[in-house]
Order: sequence, then C-alpha cells, then structure tokens
Amino acid sequence: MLPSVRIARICCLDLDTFFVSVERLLDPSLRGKAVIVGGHKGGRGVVTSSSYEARTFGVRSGMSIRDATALAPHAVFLPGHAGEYSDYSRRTREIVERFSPIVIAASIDEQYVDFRGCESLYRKPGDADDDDTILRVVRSMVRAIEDELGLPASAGIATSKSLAKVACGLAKPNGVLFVRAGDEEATLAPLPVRKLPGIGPVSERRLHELGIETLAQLVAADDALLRPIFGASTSGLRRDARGLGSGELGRERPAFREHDPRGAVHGTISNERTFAEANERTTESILCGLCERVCSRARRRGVRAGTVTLRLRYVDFHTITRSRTITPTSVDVEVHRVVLELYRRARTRPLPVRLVGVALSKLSLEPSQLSLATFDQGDRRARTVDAVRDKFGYHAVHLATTVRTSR
DNA sequence: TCTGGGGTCCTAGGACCC
DNA sequence: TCTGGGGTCCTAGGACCC
Repeated sequence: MLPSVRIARICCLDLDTFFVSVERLLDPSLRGKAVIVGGHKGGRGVVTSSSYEARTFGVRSGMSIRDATALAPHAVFLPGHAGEYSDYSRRTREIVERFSPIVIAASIDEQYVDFRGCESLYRKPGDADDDDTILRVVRSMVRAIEDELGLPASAGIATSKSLAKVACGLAKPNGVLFVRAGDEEATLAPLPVRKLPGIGPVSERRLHELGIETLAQLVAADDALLRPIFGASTSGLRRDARGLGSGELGRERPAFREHDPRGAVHGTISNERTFAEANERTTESILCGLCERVCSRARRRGVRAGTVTLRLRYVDFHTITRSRTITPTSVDVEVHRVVLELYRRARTRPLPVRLVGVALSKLSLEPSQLSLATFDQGDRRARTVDAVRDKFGYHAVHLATTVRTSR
C-alpha cells in the first residue's frame, strides 16, 4: 500500500446563524436587529439560533428563552419556520454539489465536502499551487451561496474532518480558513479543549480538574489520565487533537435508505414533549399523540420498529428510559399499548413529570407494498389513516385517546 | 446555565446459548 | 451439575452534536 500523503482537501461548510439568516430573507426588516429564534418572548423553549447583535448581550444558543429575554428584552423573538430551513438547506446542498460530487450533510446547516482529485479540474495559471487552487474554489463556493441564496456561510479546509470543522469555527463569521498540511498541530495546540469536536461540557470539566486547558496539554497528557474520561475513544481523540484525524468523510449521518441484507434500517424515530404542569390523564394522552406521530413517520419511511422506548423526565430532571423489544410494527395502537404499560410501571416516584417521549428503533423494512394481503387489520387501519391525512392534513384523524383529552 | 427536540454513539451488566 | 469461555441480544444510562 502506498504511504498516504496528508493533503488539505476536506472542507467543512457551515451556514452562519442559519435560522436567523433565513428569517431575515423572509423579513428583511430584521437585518441589523437582535434576532432570537427558538420561541416567543418570555416563553418556554431554548435559543436555537441568535444573531450576532443578540450575542453581544450574552445570548447563546442552547440558553433558555426566558434567560435570553432577561438579557435582551428588546430583541425580536421568533418561533421559527422549520419548512423554510429545510428548503434552504437543500438548495445550499445543490450549490455545493456543483463544486464537488462528494458531499456529506452533517446537519441542516453543516456539510462536509471532499475536494481530493479536483485540483486539475479547477487549476488556473494564476494559482501558486494546488492548495491555492482549492482555497480559491472554496471561496467561490461560499460566494455562490451568498449571491444565489442570500445566506452567509463560513468554511474550513484541512487534512481531516475534525480539523476542518475547527477551522470553520475559527473562520466565522463569513470567512474561509485553509490549514495547510503540516500546520495542523500548530493551529490546534493553543485552543481550549472544548473547541475539539467530541469534547463537551462534561469532558471539559473533567479535563480542567486535571489542569488540562489547551489541546497542547491534552496531547501531552498521560494516557492513563485520559482513559477514564474518553474510554475507547481516547486514541482517536488524541489523534484529532494533533490534527492527525482521518481524511475520510465517513457515512452520511441520517443513513436514510441504507439497510443491511437482513432488512435492518439505520436510525431512530423519536418524538418528545415537555410540559409546564400536567396531570396523569393529560400525560397519558400526550403519550398517545406521540405514539401516533412516531408511527406515522415510520410508515412514511416504510419501516417497522422492533424496539419501543419510553422516556420519562421528572421535574427534578431525573430522567429514565424503559424499552421493550416487540414484534416489529408501525401500528399506533400496538405501540401505544406497550408505551402505556412501560409508563405505568416506570412512573414510581411521587413527583410531577416534566417530559415524556417515545422512540422507535431496531427498524426494519416493512414487507413490500405489493403484498398488501400480508397486512393485518391494525396495519390496514393505520394505512387508511395515512391516506386520510395525505388528503386532509395530519390532524384530520386521531386515536380516540388523543382527541378526548387534548382538546 | 434550572435546561427543547431531534438525533448518534458508547458502555456495561445480565440473559441466554453453545 | 459449583463450572469455562465466547458470542450475541436486551436493557438502561450517559455524553455529545446541532
């Protein structure tokens, strides 16, 4: 095998303050204002996106809307337009795919692009070298997104996915940063550990307790120190911290249509709901609604679930999950029966519940649509519901338990 | 920092089977 | 049936990401 040459051709592209940017396209009067997406002023919920104007007041994504209201009472608060976001996300991807065929969407506002082998395609006499060529191409890609969609974006180019993401963060807002092969360690060394993808608040705190603040210190740290924190990921994380991570893009995250020969399908389908105050009956009716929703999504994807999981969070934030393996199904009433059983058994503490959730996993492809004869009565009933919903909207039909108590 | 909703991946113990 | 080791599935919890 040839020795692999490290070469900076992995690009991380991230749309700046994405939801806010889309809101500004929908309503240009929001430009220049402090804008916070995530909920109504003073209401429940958390900040999912905030403009740089709002950030100067200390507003950060993930923060509760209530705290954000206290920090920036004058800001414009918006609940958001999910459909528009996916639409702009898709259109962004279409532009990116004009520049390289190898694109992986990591989230609604973040994509990874592999430019290996594209150099000769784009080379121009004025380019100093191949790195220069790719940098120029990425700049024009960012410009195309801005010109055609009106969305500001940033990009990082590096030898690995992890470093490309870090570089993209350093380039924000609206910048492009190219980290040449050989410059990886020097770029990462002075950064706080939290900047490395894979190190969250918990690991950060534990590293600080060990006196490890920067990535240089993490790289130098003894393996025995890091192992209790990162377990099996220790060596991979240390490689990432040195900028020696893989130059592969990996698989598309929501591996939608991917399935193995046994018919297994990747992923989970879940819905959850947090409420202010609730009594037992509304909780159970919310559970019923959640079962309907996840099952409807499963049928739309053409899958059945082999495992059902209930999630329960008490007001003190203590959270438990209870799951059961079942005969694969996508029929609401069957899932609902299991969920209610799990719920009644799991709800042992004499404390109000603040959240319930239902998740479907161990997904498998359902029998071909042609063999409708194999569907039992519950299946047929569910499919009739889907047909009605396709015509008249999701809320046209509900299970009796959902309707009775949620109106 | 009193914390929404959608996910992914990892760990670890126990059951069960050979 | 006092006893081994490996493989795989199930369940529960937790960290992390956007």
